[in-house]
Amino acid sequence: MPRQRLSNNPQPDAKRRSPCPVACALDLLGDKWTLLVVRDLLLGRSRFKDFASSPEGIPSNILSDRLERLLAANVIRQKPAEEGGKRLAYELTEKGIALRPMVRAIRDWGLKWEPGTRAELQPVR
Amino acid sequence: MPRQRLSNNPQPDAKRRSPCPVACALDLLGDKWTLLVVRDLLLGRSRFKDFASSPEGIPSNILSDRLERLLAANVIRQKPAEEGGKRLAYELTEKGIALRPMVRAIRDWGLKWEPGTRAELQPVR
DNA sequence: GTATTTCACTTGCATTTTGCAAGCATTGTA
DNA sequence: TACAATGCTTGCAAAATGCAAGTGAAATAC
Repeated sequence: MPRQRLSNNPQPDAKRRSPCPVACALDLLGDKWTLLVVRDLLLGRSRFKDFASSPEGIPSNILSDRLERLLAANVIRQKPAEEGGKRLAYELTEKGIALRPMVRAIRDWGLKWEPGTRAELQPVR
Repeated sequence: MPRQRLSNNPQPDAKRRSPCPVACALDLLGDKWTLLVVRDLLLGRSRFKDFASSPEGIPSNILSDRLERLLAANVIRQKPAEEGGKRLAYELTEKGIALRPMVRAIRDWGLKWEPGTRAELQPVR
């Protein structure tokens, strides 16, 4: 049997705090790490080691957990890292790509109001 | 002495995880509750009881903590709840009002991708 | 003026999440 | 075949969260 990778078992929607779209989005994305992974994906990074080596230093167990949750929510999917290779990489789904305006809004606010921040070498397109 | 209210002592910028504006914004806003308070403020709510009675049911100790952090970050400020009254309310500063595009982006994503969500009676203008 | 209720919190404590370090089985490379 | 890199998992201490129950000042009712 091939080694088990992070599973993608979409769960039925967990109980929501409210029908508010903001609250609902925050149930998935509202923490210190998840949107940094999305940021990395938007910047073109795709592999576990890439996310793990971002300057913020996400712990590997947290990264595993967040990838699992993003898979379950269909924000990302797995793909082979290279043609023919067996290693896996991650990419944004349409639902994930749709997060770009959100990440851009966060980036723009940070740039304007948090002194000393600067945009990535690769801007979030 | 008047009773002590939540203090507004802006701290020198804590150590940052990275100079990335997204990471920096998430250090302040990246959790399940903070942006819901901002949402309520954008919807015109201004008092502790208003935030506490939103449908998500934020625990009062968490609400206290989040108001304190937003005060310290100059995202909100205190004002008297009514003319002449001694009770306090909260309002967004310019820095806080600048969060509107971010909250709107989150709301729009939630509306589009999380089935069953619906916008507030009072839309986020 | 006094009693009562509301408001804006605080406190204590159990539960959950986070963070760090170490370990480990595959996969790729020399 | 050895060795290193990758993509995780595990164990555990520390921090954050969530719930319930206070608490004292301010507003309201009587």
